[in-house]
Amino acid sequence: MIVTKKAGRPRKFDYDKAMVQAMSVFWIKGYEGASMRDLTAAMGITGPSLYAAFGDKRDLFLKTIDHYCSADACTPLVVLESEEDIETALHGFLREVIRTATEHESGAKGCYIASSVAASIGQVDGLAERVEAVIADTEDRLTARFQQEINKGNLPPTFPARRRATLLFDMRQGYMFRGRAGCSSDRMQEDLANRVDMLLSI
Amino acid sequence: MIVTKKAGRPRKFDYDKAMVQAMSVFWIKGYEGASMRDLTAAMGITGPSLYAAFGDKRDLFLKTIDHYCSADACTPLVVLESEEDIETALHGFLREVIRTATEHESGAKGCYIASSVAASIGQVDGLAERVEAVIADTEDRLTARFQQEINKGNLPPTFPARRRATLLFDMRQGYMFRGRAGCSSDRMQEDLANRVDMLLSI
DNA sequence: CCTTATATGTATTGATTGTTACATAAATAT
DNA sequence: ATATTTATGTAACAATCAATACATATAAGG
Repeated sequence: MIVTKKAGRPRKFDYDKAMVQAMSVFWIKGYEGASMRDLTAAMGITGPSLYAAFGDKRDLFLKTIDHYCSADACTPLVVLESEEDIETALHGFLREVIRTATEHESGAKGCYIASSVAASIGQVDGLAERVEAVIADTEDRLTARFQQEINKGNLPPTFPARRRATLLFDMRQGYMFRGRAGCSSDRMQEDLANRVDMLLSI
Repeated sequence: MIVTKKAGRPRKFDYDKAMVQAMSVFWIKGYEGASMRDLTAAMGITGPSLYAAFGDKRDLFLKTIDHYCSADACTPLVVLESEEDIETALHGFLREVIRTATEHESGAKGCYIASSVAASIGQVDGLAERVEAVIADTEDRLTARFQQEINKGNLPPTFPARRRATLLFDMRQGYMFRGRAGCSSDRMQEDLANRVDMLLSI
């Protein structure tokens, strides 16, 4: 990768770090609840710097959504896909979901998309499409993992992979919602093994 | 019930109807996204009338939440509890969930609590407690219905009633989330029978 | 009739909203 | 060295925010 130095005064802040800080503010306060002053304070920059680097409030919001989808929301999926044994994989997926829902840095709880972004779907153009897309993408990856296991003969074809994927996705959303409401990680982990049993016994 | 007429000038608007209109605004725009002008316009009253009848913006918001929990969110539960055959009951419950998620009057989509209220949990005092309470109450009622069926011997004791209830609750949340994102009623109804099978076959 | 109590409409409050001029600072390009 | 380009900090913008003062209107109680 070639780093072509640009002309002009270099920016004093880290672009990605600032954007993650902005995401935390949106996550906790929502789009309308997050003021530009909240954002600049958390990002450690001034208003004009924010506008120059990220565009207006909506542009910044959309950037944080894309970041979440390709980073935070992805870690449970990576576990599911990288773990060979399906039971271990499902266990790891849900464990990671609960972790994300309860102990995200910055104190944000639940799923950024489901709890914060979804609230502004009617207000900000382009949100509904993104949310629907991330749902579809996630379900596709879940389906692929189940299909892979069915092909290997490790899962009964009682229910097609797509159905199992939808079920697992809903479990994810359930945990995320509970996490947003303040439900503790310990309490949610109580029935974790049982959920895995459900997914494998149908 | 004794209607004791109060002294003073009678109000010209319907209290409950105005509150439902306010709920629709909060539902679509979120708490911070809904301005007092949005609210008064939808409710058909002036600012001072709103404050006199409902208190400030937060008070009104909390009232709409209580209303939703005891009305809209309740209709699927009523179907589940009133229908005798468990398969028919589950089918009716989920059908009602999908209907609520997609075709609520006023154009609001999804679950008011999960999509709109949950976004403001960190901002408005008393929200987390209410959300956690309505989750617990709902799961209790779902559990009771499954337990009743287990007691009658119509369901295998493979999984305790509480587990099935949690699963059904998550399915509800999944449908609600998809509805918020714009997923159509028809598309969600495609796998409805399959979900019922899942709940009964585990 | 007069008092009391509650609701309404107008008009406005100070505070906060998102956004931007403007001048200055710090880098590369010629 | 000078020009060009980009970022920064201060300060301010019009617009909108939630909330209220005030005078008026309409009911019941005495």
